[in-house]
Amino acid sequence: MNQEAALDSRTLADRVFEELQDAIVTGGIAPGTKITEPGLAKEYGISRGPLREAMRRLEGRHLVTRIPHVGARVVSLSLDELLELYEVREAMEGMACRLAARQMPVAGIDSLKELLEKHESQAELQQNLAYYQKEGDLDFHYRIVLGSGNKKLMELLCGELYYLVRMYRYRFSASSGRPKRAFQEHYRIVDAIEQRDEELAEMLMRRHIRASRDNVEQRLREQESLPR
Amino acid sequence: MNQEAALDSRTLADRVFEELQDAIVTGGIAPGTKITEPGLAKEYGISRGPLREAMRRLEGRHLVTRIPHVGARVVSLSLDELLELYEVREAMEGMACRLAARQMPVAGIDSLKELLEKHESQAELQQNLAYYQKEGDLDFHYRIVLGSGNKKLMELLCGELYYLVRMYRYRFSASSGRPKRAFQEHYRIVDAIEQRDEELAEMLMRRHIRASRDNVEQRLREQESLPR
DNA sequence: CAATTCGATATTGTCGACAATGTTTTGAAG
DNA sequence: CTTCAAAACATTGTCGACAATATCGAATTG
Repeated sequence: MNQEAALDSRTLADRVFEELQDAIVTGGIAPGTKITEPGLAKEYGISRGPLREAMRRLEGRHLVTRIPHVGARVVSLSLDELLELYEVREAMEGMACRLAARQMPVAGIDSLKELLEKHESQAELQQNLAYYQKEGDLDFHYRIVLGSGNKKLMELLCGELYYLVRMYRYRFSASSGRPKRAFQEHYRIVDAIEQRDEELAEMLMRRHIRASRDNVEQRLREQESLPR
Repeated sequence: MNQEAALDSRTLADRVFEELQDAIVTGGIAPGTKITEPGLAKEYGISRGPLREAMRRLEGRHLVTRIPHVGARVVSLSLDELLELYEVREAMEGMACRLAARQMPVAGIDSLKELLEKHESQAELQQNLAYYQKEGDLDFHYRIVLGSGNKKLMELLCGELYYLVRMYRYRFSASSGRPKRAFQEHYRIVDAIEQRDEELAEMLMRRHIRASRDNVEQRLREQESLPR
């Protein structure tokens, strides 16, 4: 199916792993889809060996669930599980924000402020807030986690949870029907970090994520009761 | 080398995965060890295929690190990384404790109290606090995470982080040179949960883990400067 | 004698084939 | 027509072989 990008130092399994991950996250493969080894192997033009390894890695990232001797399906979060994800994010990103306030280098804080300004100006001229905000918001959170200096936190948030977050941002493009307020919250968070106020920084980040969670819950609950 | 437990519905790869994980966690394979596929395959009496899959899953759990075309090593945490782990635990278990206070079933709380009493009586008669407390403490934390009702939290804490925690409890049996105080803290936490005081429950759990962290840091820093 | 290059060796990466297990279809009986 | 059983099919699990790459050692050269 795809042919380009043939010469690559990485392993076949590595590349297929990333391609599959991307396909799952961006919706190319719908949640709940049953995926079979011969099928994918033929589609990606490789043997079953590397493909199996890629699938095991996906399994490790909880993007596919596997039942021995039966098969594997792309993960599909229920609304409740999605909300659980927000609770985990609240806890971990709250801590990340506290640590960022404690020790994030000034250069990083400045670049964060620049990012926010860029977001705001872009948001003003182009009205397409919804899609833009998607990656913009994630960028913001990404940088703060980075600024925490805690590698384990980065590993878990950026390496595992954010893929799920992005996956469901693509699926129902909810999560940002409140761009204006989200911007304000971002600003206040950066302020707290700049003033090295750990307590406040953590609290604001937690509120920010909780608000986002509540927003998602409200939207999806009504979307859940209407189609009847 | 081992031969028993031959008939098992699980897959070869599944079993080797668990055996390897156990060997790594309990110290049977020392941190930093380079592990090779032919070596392990011969040791466990299986082919390289299933073994590779087991290793990929270990890689997913961050128990081994792999470099393409070079090889894999058992993970080895530095002191700083170990302390980072405590920060992650503080965040996530704090949230777990809050959720447990919000919605843990009364039956679960009662059984928690029983567990504490059992711990205390055992601790009083047998003086071997160190080893005992190891698993006892983990049991306690395990149950609270379970009581949070958040599956993602359980997945991350029980399915990934706790293996690392156990690993380093085996290695240097630090982490509990303060059994008496730890017991008290456990009791207060359960009290807060029973009274459905979310705020207090989270705060006490976070303090508890931070105290444990500080204890480890102090012990290991002196152990780090002496061997000179 | 040190440094470098080249070759030998070992390990990882990939593949196709076969065995074991689940699933589906087909057909016969009630 | 429904239900159950057996056989045909598809998929997963396991294996050994071969190719590609990296590591180690030895020989050669400055």
